Amino acid sequence: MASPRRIGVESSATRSALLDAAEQIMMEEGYAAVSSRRVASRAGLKPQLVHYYFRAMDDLFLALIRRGAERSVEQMSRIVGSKQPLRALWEFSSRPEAARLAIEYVALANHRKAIGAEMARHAEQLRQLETAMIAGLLSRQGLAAGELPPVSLALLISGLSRVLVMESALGMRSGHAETLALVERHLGQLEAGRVSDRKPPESRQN
Amino acid sequence: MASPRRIGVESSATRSALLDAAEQIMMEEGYAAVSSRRVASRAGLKPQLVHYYFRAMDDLFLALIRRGAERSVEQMSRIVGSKQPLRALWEFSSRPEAARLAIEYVALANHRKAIGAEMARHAEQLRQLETAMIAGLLSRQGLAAGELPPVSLALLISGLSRVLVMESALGMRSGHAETLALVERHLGQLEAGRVSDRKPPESRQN
DNA sequence: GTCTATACTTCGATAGAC
DNA sequence: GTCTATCGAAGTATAGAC
Repeated sequence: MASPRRIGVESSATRSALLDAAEQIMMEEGYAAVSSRRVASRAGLKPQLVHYYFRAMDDLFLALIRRGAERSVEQMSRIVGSKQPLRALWEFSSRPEAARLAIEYVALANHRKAIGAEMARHAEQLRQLETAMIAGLLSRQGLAAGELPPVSLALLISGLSRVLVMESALGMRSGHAETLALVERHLGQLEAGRVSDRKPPESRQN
Repeated sequence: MASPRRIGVESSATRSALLDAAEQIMMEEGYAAVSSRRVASRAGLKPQLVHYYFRAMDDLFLALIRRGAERSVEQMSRIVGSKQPLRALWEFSSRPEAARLAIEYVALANHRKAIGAEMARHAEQLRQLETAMIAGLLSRQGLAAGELPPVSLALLISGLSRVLVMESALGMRSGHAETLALVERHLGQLEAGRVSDRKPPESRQN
């Protein structure tokens, strides 16, 4: 017998407008600035409408994450099928707006269980898509998975790009040029189909 | 002619207690939960004392960052002088509490200029210390800086460890074991004084 | 579906007594 | 250095009219 309150349908255009507004505020001023009043005002609506479409503010955040997740999966399938998928993946995770949003979500997820779980679910799904693509690419080049597990490369690409973008947002620059050049070189080698000639590790761990 | 208001001295024990409380709240519930009332209450003091020691809440955050920065630099100099500095560095940036705090600071810095600048200053200082240590270590092993710039390795170690901890906090696990093993292998090689036998890149870019 | 009206909470910040 | 008292702004959320 939880809640007798009315809730608006998902297909509503107003609901979409509220989500858009929330996303913008989150990007520009952080998750803490996403309040019913600010969201509504940015969308040119009354604050009470936020509560009509979302039972509580956390539901708004969840809806935002789900919408973003759907879009990411669409983009990821385009990336996986593209001509230079590694480069495309690198650029995809290097988009500054996405990285900004990601930081806010992670911070939010840090102390709201439900949001963290939703985020993790989504991120794992993306990583799985990336890993499958990379595994295909590496095996076509005869690079043993024992040396460079595809899932690690996926983690490395999305993680490192995110770190760089994050630091850039703070105004940090040291090491960026060098690291971008390094990444560029390795992506080139991997994508050109040339096989790395490092010798495999001689120890037997894992 | 700015502010006639009284401000407590830095050496005050009460001030320290307030900073401690703020740090705890930030870690447990995020920066948005760090309010004068909550901080004071956690420290067993009156909210007005927060305003006595910190003109505005942003000053409290800045003080928190500076205090953390001093501590980090102390720890970093111990790391740089330790027997296995790369491993020590990896473990240093893998501390979950530190990573949680870092996320909050970055999110905060994302939309508060002064805080972002302070963060960047501090992070650049740490990176410089790391880079100097790594440069010495690599050159003692005859690894050309052209192949793996020390600053990139510094970025890679601190960045990757942070990403892993961040994901762990969300409950993500995929790729972690593989990547930790990979890191373990490379740190071992680098620190054992063995020279990597990858051939240098044949192209001339950067 | 959107509005007015409203209840209640928490926030930052200051003035001034002790 | 710490207290009482107090301001005005902003927050979440609900009830009920239109």
